[in-house]
Amino acid sequence: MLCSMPPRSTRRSDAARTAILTAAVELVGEVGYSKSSIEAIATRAGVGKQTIYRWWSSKGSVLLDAYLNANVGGEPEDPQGLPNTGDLVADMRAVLRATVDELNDPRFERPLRALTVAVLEDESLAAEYSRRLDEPMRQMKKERLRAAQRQGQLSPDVDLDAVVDTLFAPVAQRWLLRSGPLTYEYTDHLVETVLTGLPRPGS
Amino acid sequence: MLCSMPPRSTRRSDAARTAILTAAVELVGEVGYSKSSIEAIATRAGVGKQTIYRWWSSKGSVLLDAYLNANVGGEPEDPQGLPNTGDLVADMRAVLRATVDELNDPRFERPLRALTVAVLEDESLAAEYSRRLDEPMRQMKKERLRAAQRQGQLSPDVDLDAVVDTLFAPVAQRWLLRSGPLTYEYTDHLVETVLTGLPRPGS
Amino acid sequence: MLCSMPPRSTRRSDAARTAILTAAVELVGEVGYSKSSIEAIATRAGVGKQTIYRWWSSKGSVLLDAYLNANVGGEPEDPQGLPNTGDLVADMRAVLRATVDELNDPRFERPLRALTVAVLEDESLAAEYSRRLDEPMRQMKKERLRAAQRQGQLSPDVDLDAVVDTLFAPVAQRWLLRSGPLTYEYTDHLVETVLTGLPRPGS
Amino acid sequence: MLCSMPPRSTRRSDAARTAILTAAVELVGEVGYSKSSIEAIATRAGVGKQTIYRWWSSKGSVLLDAYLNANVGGEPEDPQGLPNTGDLVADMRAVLRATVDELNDPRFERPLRALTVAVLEDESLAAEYSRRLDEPMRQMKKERLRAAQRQGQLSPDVDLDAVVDTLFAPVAQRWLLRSGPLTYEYTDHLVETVLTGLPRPGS
DNA sequence: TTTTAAACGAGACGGTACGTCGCGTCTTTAT
DNA sequence: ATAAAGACGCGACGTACCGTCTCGTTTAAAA
Repeated sequence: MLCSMPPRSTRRSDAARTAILTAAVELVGEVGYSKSSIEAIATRAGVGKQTIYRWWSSKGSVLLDAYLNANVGGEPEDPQGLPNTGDLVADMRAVLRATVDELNDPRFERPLRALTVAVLEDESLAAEYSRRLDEPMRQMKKERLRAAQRQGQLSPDVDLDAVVDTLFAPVAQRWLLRSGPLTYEYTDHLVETVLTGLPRPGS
Repeated sequence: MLCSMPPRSTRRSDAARTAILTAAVELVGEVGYSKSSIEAIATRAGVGKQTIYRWWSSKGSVLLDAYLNANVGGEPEDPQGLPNTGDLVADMRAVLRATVDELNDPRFERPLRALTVAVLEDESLAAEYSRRLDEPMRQMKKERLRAAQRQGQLSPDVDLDAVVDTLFAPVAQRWLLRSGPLTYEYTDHLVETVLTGLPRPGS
Repeated sequence: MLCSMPPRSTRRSDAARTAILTAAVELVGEVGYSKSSIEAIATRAGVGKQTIYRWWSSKGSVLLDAYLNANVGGEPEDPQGLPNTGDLVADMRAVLRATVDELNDPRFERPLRALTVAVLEDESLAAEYSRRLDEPMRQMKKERLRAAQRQGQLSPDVDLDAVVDTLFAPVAQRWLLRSGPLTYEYTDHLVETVLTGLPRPGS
Repeated sequence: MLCSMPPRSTRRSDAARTAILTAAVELVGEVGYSKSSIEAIATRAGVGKQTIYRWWSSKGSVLLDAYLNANVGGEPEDPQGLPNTGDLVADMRAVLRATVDELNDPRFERPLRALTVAVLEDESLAAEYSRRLDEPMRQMKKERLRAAQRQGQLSPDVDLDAVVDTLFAPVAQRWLLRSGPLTYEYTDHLVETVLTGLPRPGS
């Protein structure tokens, strides 16, 4: 249902589809995930409830589509990939700074948090999320690291997935659990710690 | 709630309190967070709904207390602190392995995931969670790292918070979003990547 | 509700309507007014609570409709009007005897008492009750008295409303407050006292 | 418990008793019967709930005591009995006028209506009500009629209970069901109709 | 073109759970 | 010893949404 579906089963109203996705992001941005009922989305979209149930299996599904729809043509970062100025550390610093900018912007924060809540509660939505949002982003990040390897800025032996995780998961975690402020200071520090390596005495 | 307040407003039933917390963990373990209604918790605890509403402000609050109550005397790891055999890498490997063991055990996983969902949706619960669960754990971890610094296994200049984050956030993130399997292989790799540092060619 | 309004707002389920009214009379007949919760009516009717709240404003409203519905085509007495054998005294005696029969029959007594309680507590329900139950009955009674006037059995000057009140209110009052047994003896006596007039010595 | 109780069982706080009865009348006068909870009465009286439950069996019982307490030393009319100027018709007219004055005065109306609702729903309270309120009043009325009989204004054969009923029940009924305005006109008319007798043509 | 089948808006329906109020009982604290 | 205070298990309140199910009414394809 969510997947591609180019040969549309029957005549589907694109106006309704758009209205629903827009209403969903807006509503979630205003009142949060759990207070955004399907009824409320339908009402705000000027749509019958059935039209939602016809095309999506859950509120989470709507939210996933809505989030993707809102960031069309370019997932958070640039669609063409991460910046590559030749300086890996500087580039990653910039990317992480851009990430915290987004996560600190309520217009992005609220829907993304809502989507994350939905994902946590629904295993199959999690798979969908992984495939359509997480994986593409991870590929972009790994691509940038691979370039750095080619440029000799990173050992070819390093596990790229591990590097991506150690760079981005701390930010995601701090954002999700609000365990601390999301600042450039924090991310810069993180980049340094991870990419510079942990110095041992006498090394 | 747990903290101080010895002159309780009036006599509170400890039987009811315990029954509620127990029922909450059990129920959440059986049917998940969103299907664990307060009504169901009350019924299973043999308690009136009002008794829950009287002492907790939300399902999330109950869950937090319930989780802490279930792990009394010893938060996930040892209460006395993280193991210290003198070998930092080996010890952290063990700790992370223990962590994935827990996260793979439904008896811990379900309630913790439920609690996390609640925390994501409720800012003030997040603060409570940080203070009572996250921070104490972080202190234990930093304590172990500080010992390593004293033993000369870790540079005294390193930012301990950043190290803790890079070690544990990736695991938490992978668990929460189910973006991959939680294996010893993954965590061992992580420890190595983080604690060994990222080697650069020619270094 | 019964009256007019043929272009119903949207499609209303007549099955639900009937089930609710039936359940209401039954329940009230079994456990009395105050113990007949809306919840219980809904359950017995196999209906959601909201379906009751959607169409009625209070338990009393339901009861009024239910009472009218239960006595369709013939309010307590004959639908065509009160009997007219040509003998006013005999006819009124019969009517009052029929009334006490009903009031002594739990199947009628319980719902009617419930309805009356509701009416006492709710001014606007009282108006509805007056209009739809009390007034029609009063008209029938006055019609019979008017016939008696035409037949020369009753002075044309007499206030028919006052006569109706003096004949029926004592019975209603005795029934409501249970201030005495409702017997033929009592009502016969009443008819005689009222219709024969109060003889004074030497008249 | 309800009955007179002059030999008080134990040391009972008269302050509490008075506070409760006062609070009950006031509350019922302000918000009506069904919204006057026992909790609210207790709170307003500055009394523990248990103190109410200890001495009364139901809200209705409290209300009955409260009503009697409020009208101490003189039930509605004069304690010494109904007025007797020697003119029965004039006196009954005056008594009925006084009655409608009371029933039109919210300070009396509200508590009395509340009490009546309670009586309708509770058979044993009805008995209590009859014995302590209704009967004494009826005796006074019959006493006045008996005096009229002695004075030759009323046939000695007439059934005094029936006369009392036909005079007062219509007013009570009209008040309870709000089936019409309670005016002097109405009661004067009633007195005339009942006491003058129903004239027939040619008598 | 006309037909016709679907998707659509609207919203009623049987339900579940919400968070609150009040019931009548029971226990604790402070006179 | 009695009263205030109020927690307790319980049941009902009236509301919000759930997901399903008709209803007419568009509306755009196939006939």
